Amino acid sequence: MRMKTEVNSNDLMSVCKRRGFIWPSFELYGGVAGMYDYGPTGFSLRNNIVEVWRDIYKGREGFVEIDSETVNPREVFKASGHVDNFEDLITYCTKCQAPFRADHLVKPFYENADVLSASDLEKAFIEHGVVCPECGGKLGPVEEFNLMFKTTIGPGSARIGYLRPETAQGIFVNFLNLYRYNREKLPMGVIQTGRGYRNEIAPRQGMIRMREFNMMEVELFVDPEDKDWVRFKDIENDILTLVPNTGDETVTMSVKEAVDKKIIANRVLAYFVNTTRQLLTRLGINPEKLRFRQHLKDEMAHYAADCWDAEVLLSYGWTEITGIADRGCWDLSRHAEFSGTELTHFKKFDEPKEMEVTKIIAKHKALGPKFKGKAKDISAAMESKTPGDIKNGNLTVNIDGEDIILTDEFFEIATVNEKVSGERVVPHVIEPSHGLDRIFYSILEHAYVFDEEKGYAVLRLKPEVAPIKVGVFPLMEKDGLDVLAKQIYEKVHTPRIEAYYDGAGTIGKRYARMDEIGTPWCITVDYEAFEGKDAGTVTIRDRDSSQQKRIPIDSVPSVIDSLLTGKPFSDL
RNA sequence: GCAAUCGUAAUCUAGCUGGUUAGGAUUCGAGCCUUCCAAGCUCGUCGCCCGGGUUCGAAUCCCGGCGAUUGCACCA
Repeated sequence: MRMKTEVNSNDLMSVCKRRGFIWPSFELYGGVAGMYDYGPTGFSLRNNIVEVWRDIYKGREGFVEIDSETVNPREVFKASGHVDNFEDLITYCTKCQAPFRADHLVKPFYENADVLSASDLEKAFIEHGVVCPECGGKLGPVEEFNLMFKTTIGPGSARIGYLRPETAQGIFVNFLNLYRYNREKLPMGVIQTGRGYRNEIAPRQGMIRMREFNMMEVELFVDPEDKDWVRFKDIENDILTLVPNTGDETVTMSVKEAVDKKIIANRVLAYFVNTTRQLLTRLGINPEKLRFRQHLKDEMAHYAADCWDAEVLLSYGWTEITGIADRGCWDLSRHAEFSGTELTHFKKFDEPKEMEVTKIIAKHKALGPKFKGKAKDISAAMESKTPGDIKNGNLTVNIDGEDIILTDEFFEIATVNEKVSGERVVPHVIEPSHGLDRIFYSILEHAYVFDEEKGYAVLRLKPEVAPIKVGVFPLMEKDGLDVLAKQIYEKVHTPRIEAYYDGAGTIGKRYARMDEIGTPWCITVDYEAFEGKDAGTVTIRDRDSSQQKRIPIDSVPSVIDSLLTGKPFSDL
């Protein structure tokens, strides 16, 4: 069989559009770059991808799933760092129009150029004589550009909101709810699918960089001192293809070896790198076109402590489709700081410990007469301080914005024995974050083959993700063949197994149509179903080999079922 | 956002030195035919990206917008 497996993304997009996988959004009105709608087959494929992901994280790992808002108040992204980190200060050359990151231009003159404001930068251009590096022209005003879509919440413009650039924050801001729900235990895994939004300057490469995109995000909260995973030993000998950030070379080694050699930071991160490999290959990503690349130190996101990208080889080159990051305690610490609420895990000691603690004890007798009504607040504030906070014998507390300086007539330092049953720790977060649209597109590229003998494209989708599982045809739409075929269709078509009845045109055309949308099997009712030695049977055709076998009519649903659960066609 | 190239039906494409009923192929639909891999025949549906300008007349020339591809920049 002559097969062409190289993909031209235009050919693939043609098939996708014609066969209802994806459509450029708002084409009726000229289209909008970086936005796509999913058609019936595409949405079905996408849902199947999500189901496999769910099966692994919710099923095997026992994580819980939530759904949170896409519009978030500004505070959330102020805390997460997105407001500042997503906002670039841009300037354009007044002569050649070339755009530049304003802070990059003054980097040589400042230790920390990225803290400068727009007006600081404009002054800095004049002060240091900075001109356009391209043509020497004068630089224009410095403008803000934020990659987040901005909106307002409620009438007026009182409250600023942003469309979320990632779903993760919805999990972090619900940490306490989730933690209670999880009966205050770690590790705690939470998953969420949903849309994210980034106002890309120049969306390119089709579905690879979209302005509105779908994510499947996993946030795993772990004890910072216990970065292991229960099922690690089950997979420690699985083989990973890695590109560590120490060089450019690709290495293959077992998960265990990668951890032992400290290439991957810890066992839990390594486990989920491997889980990502399992997920992607199960979905139909070609294992030979899959690798995990470690982020370079300077490439790491503002929140990441270590990060590995799953990259697949597409017609566009190696493309990131999933990131597995150790976000450390960044997000929870920041939200704790900005919200003023403690977001910690109470880690119980095996045995309560007797500890000697030196602490500040407020002298209420002295405080009361002097501070009257404020005394209660002051004493509470004092006791939350430690002896280390005493400066020059005085202790300063802040009550309602007012600094109150207290001399040692108001407190004493005492050493007491306390029973401590545990400590509070900020959990670390392991985050496998999947770009659903990119995975979707990668699956299509890796499934696409052009069958030169047949003269049309075939999508060799894994049965588990194929939008339609089985086509049901009468050889001719007459002589009762159609009646029987419709009966069979009614039996196999269920909410879980999508079947497709087609009686029009020639049989070859109907097979071709199913091949093109990746339907793995077709049932055909022919005349032998009614007479001769094969009476009571129909044929089942395999997409990838075009082979056919005869199976009893009554067994059709169970045969499809067993094929779907992995039985090879050749074993029928 | 800049530059270059491009934009004709669901898809692929001819026409684009201004005047065509805008041509073909595939797909799609109806029918005939047909006993397993896009067969054949008949009929049919659907199109010049949008807006302005030049002109007696614009798919065709000019300008702007939108979209696509590529390069630059950007991609936390």
